[in-house]
Amino acid sequence: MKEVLASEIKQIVQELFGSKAKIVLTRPESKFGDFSTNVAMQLGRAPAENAAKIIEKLKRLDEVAEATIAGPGFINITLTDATLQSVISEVLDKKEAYGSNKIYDGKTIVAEYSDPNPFKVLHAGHLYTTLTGDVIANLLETAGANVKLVNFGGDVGLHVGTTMWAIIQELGGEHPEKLADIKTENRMQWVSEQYVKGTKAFEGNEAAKDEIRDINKRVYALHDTNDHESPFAQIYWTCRQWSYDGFNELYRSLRVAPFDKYYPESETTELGVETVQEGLKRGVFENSDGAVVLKGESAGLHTRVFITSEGLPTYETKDLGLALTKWQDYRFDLSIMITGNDIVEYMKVVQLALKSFQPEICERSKHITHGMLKLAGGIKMSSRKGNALLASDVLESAEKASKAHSNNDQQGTVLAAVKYAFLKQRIGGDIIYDPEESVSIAGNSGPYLQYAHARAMSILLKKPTPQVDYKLDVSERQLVRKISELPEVVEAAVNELMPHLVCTYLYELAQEFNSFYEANRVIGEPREDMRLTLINAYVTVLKNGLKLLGISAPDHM
RNA sequence: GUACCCGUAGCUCAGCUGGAUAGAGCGUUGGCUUGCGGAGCCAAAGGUCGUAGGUUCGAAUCCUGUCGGGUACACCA
Repeated sequence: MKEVLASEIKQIVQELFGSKAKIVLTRPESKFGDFSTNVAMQLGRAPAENAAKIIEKLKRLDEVAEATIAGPGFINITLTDATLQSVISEVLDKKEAYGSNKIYDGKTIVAEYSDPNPFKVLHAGHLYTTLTGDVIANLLETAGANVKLVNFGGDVGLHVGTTMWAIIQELGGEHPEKLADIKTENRMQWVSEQYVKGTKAFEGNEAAKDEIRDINKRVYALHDTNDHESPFAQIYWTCRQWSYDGFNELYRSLRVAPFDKYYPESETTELGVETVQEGLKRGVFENSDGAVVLKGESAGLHTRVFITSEGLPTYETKDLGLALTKWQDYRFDLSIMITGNDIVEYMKVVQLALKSFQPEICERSKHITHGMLKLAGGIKMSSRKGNALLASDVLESAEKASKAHSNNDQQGTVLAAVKYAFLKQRIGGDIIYDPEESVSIAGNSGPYLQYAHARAMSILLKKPTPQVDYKLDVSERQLVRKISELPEVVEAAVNELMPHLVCTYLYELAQEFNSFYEANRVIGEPREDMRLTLINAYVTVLKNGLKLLGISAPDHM
């Protein structure tokens, strides 16, 4: 609808003024009309005269009911009811009213997010990126892409040495058989606790520090020799698997799409190291104090270590290996990585290194970064587990808050609350998460949208829904106008990879419906058939929108 | 110190390809139920868009300075 109108205006402007000005159509307040454009003001002097000429032609278009000039030279356009109304049947026929603009049709896109580390706790940030990544993947699929979901995590590195050290302490030596004593449901938790214990020892105890460093080397060595037999290796592989089991369990409970592939760091290290060594010969990297570094200063960046003076690869090298591995595996058109914004500068250095080997990867990469997740009111964190906010802290706080408003699908409501609370905010800044607000049915929340859906469904479930085509009345028109915005909203969300645009829209849509609902009866009214059709379209759009966000749309609550 | 990000209503946030009277939720105050789910709706009060300049017919939006907050800057990830 929008595109058609835009191209028609473009043609008019070209005929009248010979200008190839880009036509930007916006949605003004409803009192001004359905669309608004400022082209007349872009055409130089006398915007009013320009506008008048354009309006004259605009009025002759079939879709346009009214066109007026307003303010400093805006052209406000009101569509005919017939045109506007066509979205109802479009929505109902397609059942997937996401618009037809498949900008990624046939493209392969690799989306990397979540990225939890085995042998470590899941932080609130992991929760955030998991949920956001899932929605971004949905958006890309909507736009026609073949999306591959991948997950990167550190199964080697100092944190692993730290946890392994504490595990061995806990087991009283390298006794893998003792792991059997730990109950299945406690495994993930237990490993996380060992990490915290090890970290404390590393920070406060020189002897432990040396032992941890030594164990760290043994973990790398175990991969080099493909050791699955030694007691040490058995402990390692068992606990690593426990971590992955725990991650998958979390993803299941969050009802997000499963990952296509895990890339453990141990599997990207070799290629990373080879690449760094080749780069060292070519002068991309240099030796400095026994370490291999990339000096980024000439590019406005900073120096980072790729191989330590102990000869161990750092995260930088593994990330380099990861990028190359993803490229080998998928030959993607686009690679998206979602991480915290504390590593933007770091990532630039890795990209700088990458540029010397596979520049096309850099050209096709997009790094999306988000802020920190905090609990509103500075609610205390699980200090015994370290000083970071954990994924479980967030989920537990939401569950606790939701108990005040219990209903049928408690878990579904909690998920809706958390997901929506995260997603409604533009990606990038810090997020202050307020559990109470998120589960509240009042206000801009996931449960509000679910309720808005259930409420409308309760009407539809009482009557069979015909599909009719009456003339719209004033309040019906308001609702149809909002429904008609869906394709352009989804398009914008896809183009900019901003899920919050969908949230904002759905909230406005639900408000529009609730407002309509309050003022108009449906069942038993002369306009019953028309209104049932309209509500059916509304419910379809709301449900599809929520699905895009990974949020369920229950018929009852 | 250098670089990047962020400063919009009491609080949490939209708005940022420059455009009409800067919007929403929460909170506050006041209304609406012989009604399809009132877990709703309607309304009011509340803002020098951190600040000072610049560009422009027009700036919350672009540019520069400045203040405040956050993050990153060599062997952690």
